[in-house]
Amino acid sequence: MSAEERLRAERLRKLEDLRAQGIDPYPARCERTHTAQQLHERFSELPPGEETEEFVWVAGRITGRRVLGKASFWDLKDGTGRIQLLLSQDALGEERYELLLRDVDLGDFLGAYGRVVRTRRGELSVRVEDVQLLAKALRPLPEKWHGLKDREARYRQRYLDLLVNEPSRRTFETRSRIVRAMRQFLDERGFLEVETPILQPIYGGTAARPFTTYHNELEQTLYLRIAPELYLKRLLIGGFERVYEIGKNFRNEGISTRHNPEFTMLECYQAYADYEDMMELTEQMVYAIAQELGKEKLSYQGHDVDVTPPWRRLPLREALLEHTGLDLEELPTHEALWEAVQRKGLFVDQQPTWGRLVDELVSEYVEPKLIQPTFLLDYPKEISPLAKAKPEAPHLVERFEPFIGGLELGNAFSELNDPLDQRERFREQEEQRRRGDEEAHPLDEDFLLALEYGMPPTGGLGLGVDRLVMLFTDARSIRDVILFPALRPKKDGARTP
RNA sequence: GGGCCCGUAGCUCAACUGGCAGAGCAGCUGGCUUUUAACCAGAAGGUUGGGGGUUCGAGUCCCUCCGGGCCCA
Repeated sequence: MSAEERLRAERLRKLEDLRAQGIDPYPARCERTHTAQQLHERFSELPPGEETEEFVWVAGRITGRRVLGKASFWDLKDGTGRIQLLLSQDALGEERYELLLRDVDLGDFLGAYGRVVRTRRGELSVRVEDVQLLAKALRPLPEKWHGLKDREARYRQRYLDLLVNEPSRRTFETRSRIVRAMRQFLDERGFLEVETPILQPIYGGTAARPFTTYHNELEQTLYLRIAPELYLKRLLIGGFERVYEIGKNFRNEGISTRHNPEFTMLECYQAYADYEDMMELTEQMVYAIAQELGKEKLSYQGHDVDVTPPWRRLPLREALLEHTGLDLEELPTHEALWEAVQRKGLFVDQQPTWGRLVDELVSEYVEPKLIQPTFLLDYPKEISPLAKAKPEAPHLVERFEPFIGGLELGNAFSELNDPLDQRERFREQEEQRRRGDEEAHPLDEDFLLALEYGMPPTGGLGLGVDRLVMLFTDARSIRDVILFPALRPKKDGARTP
C-alpha cells in the first residue's frame, strides 16, 4: 500500500468510527448564522479576554489545528475568510472532545456553535460548545505553508489550487468582475444581450478550423461555432440596433500560452456605426473595466501600461514600414512581397496568399512591440472577407485589432453589408480553400440570403475575454485565467492523477 | 512540428564528480487548558513519472515513451 493509500485508509477508518458513534459524516442540513467575515466585521471592537452573550453557528473547512492537551485551537476557513475555533474538554466533555481530536482531520468540513470571544493574544474566536461534522474529507489537502506549486497539478486539480493559493482565487474573482463590468458598460449603452447557436450547420465569422459533431436525429453534421458573428448580424437585419453576446468559441487548433481550444469572446454590433465608433467603444469599455478594478495604470509582464483613452491609431502599412522596412504599397503582389521577405532573410512559412504573408509579418514583427494600447488598422481586404472596403483605398478594409502589452485583444470592422460584394468575397475564400487554405471561410448561402434583405451600416467588435483577463491579472499564460484549461489526457506513466 | 528545461514521500523541497534516497509540513503513538507555521518526545512513510540500457554500483549517465514548463515555428 502506498503512502497515499495509507493516508486514505486512515481517514476511512475514522469515517467508520464516526458512523459507529452514530454520527452522519455527510449530513443533509447544517446550521449557520454567520460567515467568518461577518464575525470579524461585527465583533471587530470586542476587547481581548471578553466574550459575547450571543451564540453563533459558523461552518467551514478545518485548515489548521494547534492542540494543547485538553484545549485546542482550530482554524476554520469558509468562502469569506478564516475564524479560529477554541475547543476545550471543559466545554465539550471528555468523550466528545476526544472523539473530535481522534476522528476529525484537516480538510474536513465542520459546523461550530458557541459564544464569540477574543483570546488573550487578540484572535477573534468561537468558544465551541457544540459541533456538527458537515463533510469528511478522505484525502489530505496540500501543505498549509507552501500551498500547491506544481503547475500541472494546479491545472488538473484546480479545486486544490483555489483552496490553497489565494492569488489564484483572486484571479478568478477578478475575471468575474471584468465580465460583470463589461455587461454593465454595454447594458448602460442600450445593448441587448443575446444567445445564438453554438451548434452551427456552417461555421463562419473568422478563419479557423472547427470541431465537428453530428446530430443523430437530424442526421446532420454540425460544427461548434468558431465565432457567433454571422448570427449576430442576422439580428441586425432583424432590426435590433445594438446586440452583444459573451460566450465560448471553439477552434480546433494548437494550444499555447495564448490559445485554448475553447475560449470566451465578447462580440457586439452597433447599427449606424463604423469602425471608428467601435474604436471609441473599445477604449471606453476597457477603460471602464480598468476603473472598476482600479487599474487604469497597470503592469503587464514587466511593462507599465496606461489604458486611459484615447489609444494610438496605427495604420498597418505604417507599422510594417517602421518595424520591417517593407512598404506594402510597393509590394502589391504575393511574389514581390515573398521576394522582399526572403531578401530580408526572415524565415516565414510561404503562405498561399499575399494577405496571409502580411498577417505573418505583422504577428512576427509588429504585434509584440505594441505595449501601450494601440489600434492597428486598415487591413488587407484579402484576409478580411467580412469587412467593408475603405472607400479611398479599396484594397484595404475598415478593420482594426486592439493590442495591449503585446496581446492581441480582439478584432473589429465596419461590417460588410453589401450582399453582392459579400458573395464575391466568399467566392474568393472558396478559391483560397481550393488552393489548400483550410482556414478559409466557407460560403454561407443562408447568411447571404439574410443579407439580401438588407443590413444597416454596422460596426462590429470582438474582444477576447481571456486575453483581457490576462492583461488585468498580469498572467503569462491563458491557462492561468481559465479555470479548467485544456490539457493532454493523463496516461500510464504520468505522475499526476 | 523543432530546441531547451523539469518530474524524488499526500504537499513543499534536499541528495557534491555515479557511491547507504533525506528533511519540514500532513498522517500515526505519547505529553501538554490560550495557540497563531504552537511546542516536546518517538515510530513510520519511496516503483526517484513509465520502460529499457551502460556500470561492481544509477535519483544522478545514455535511449525511449508519458506529462508539464519555456523558447522557436
